[in-house]
Amino acid sequence: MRVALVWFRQDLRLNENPAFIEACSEHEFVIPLYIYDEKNSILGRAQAWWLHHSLIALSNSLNKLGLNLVLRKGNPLDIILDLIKTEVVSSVYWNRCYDPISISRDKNIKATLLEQGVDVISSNGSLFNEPWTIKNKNGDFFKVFTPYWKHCGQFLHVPSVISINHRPKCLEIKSDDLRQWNLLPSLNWASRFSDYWTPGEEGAQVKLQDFIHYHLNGYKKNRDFPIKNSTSRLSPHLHFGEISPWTILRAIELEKCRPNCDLAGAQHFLSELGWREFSVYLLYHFPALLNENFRKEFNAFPWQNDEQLLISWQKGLTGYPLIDAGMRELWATGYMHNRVRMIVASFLTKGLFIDWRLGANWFFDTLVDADLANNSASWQWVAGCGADAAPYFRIFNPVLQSQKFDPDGDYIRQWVPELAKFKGKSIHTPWEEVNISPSNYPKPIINHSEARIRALEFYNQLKSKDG
DNA sequence: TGAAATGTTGGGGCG
DNA sequence: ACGCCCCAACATTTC
Repeated sequence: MRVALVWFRQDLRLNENPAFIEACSEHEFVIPLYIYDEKNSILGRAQAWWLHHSLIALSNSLNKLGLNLVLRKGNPLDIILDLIKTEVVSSVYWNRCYDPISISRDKNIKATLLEQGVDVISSNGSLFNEPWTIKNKNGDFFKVFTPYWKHCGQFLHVPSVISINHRPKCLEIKSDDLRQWNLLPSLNWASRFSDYWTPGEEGAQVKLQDFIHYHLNGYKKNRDFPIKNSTSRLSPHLHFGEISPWTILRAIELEKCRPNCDLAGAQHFLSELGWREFSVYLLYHFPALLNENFRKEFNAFPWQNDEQLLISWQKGLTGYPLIDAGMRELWATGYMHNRVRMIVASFLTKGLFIDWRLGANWFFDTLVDADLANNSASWQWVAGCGADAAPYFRIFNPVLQSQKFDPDGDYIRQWVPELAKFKGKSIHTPWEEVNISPSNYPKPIINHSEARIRALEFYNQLKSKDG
């Protein structure tokens, strides 16, 4: 029982990583492994950029402990079986993943390893409550967020920090060269991402401390204003497991003990972690969430899926300043502010009548925080077909939202340089300005108020069909 | 984690 | 002074 294998997946950290820490405490030798399953992995281009840098960060952290990260490309089961044979591994550790593809993969691997007499120890490394532990009074899964989160609250306590008690020993094992995996996008698109992001554990800690010191106070109000950058931006770090939700919870609870802490802000921020878990929870209990409407009556929805309109949306050339600012922020940084995500998603589904799945695909490809569960659940939420969703008739008006949440137009001006000469309030409706010609900036590709009426008509049809 | 339509109220102008 | 109208301003309803 001397050699343990730690299979890193969506837990690219050493701190508060139960699989890694337990393996270190129980075994003399530890092999840290990351597998790139090119054929079966679902990886957006922005995420691939992140993964590349996160693996470098993880590898550096392991080196400081005297360990080498082993990189392998291919089928996980084959790779693990090969290592077990050549390195005489007695136990395999990992932290659980919760999407349907990973679940079936892991089940199969676990069964095969157990047959071969190898111990498999899986842990919870990313959720306050694992999906199967939370049920409502009927024994069914929650479909509404508020009661779900309220129910989770009773189990939400801060555990003590876990850490390794001795340095494990390293085995010399051949590893792929990360550069050969070609994770970095070929066009120079993602080269600017590093201006905004530092993948890896240290980057995550900086984001957390920065958020707590500068943005937790007033979070509830400020979080809706994209120019204020008041959101935590921890989402990509959480997606890759570079920070444990327990670490975040502990830091917030500590902050709550300080005088003058904005308790409402803290509670609201924690509820955002709740939404993250709720998405994972929904996907676990309804695996079809990735492709199918949660609410079946939406299956009859007459999406139009106009290719040109979709491209205009993707490129940020819709003629609606706030929409375009958001889509360009996404392209430039691999991220979009949450408020703006809701608005562009509402615009795509209810304004352009394009299927939420096409929007979800684009987000999945271009967001550094793209997460199967969160992406699908959130798109369905906006489109109205999801669990506890915004009603279909709740349609965002891109101009009103712009006036409300970017009143001075600073966010728009930051991402849409063509509109720089529009001073003051005129920036929300550039097409109404006769005296200024917006160089190269398009006129609105749709009339929003007409689109709204059309959307509501279809909504009424849905309702009557439903009975 | 909407927006628009519709309803209600109350102050001020004015005959 | 009074009633009437107008119309913000706010509240409620509807999609």
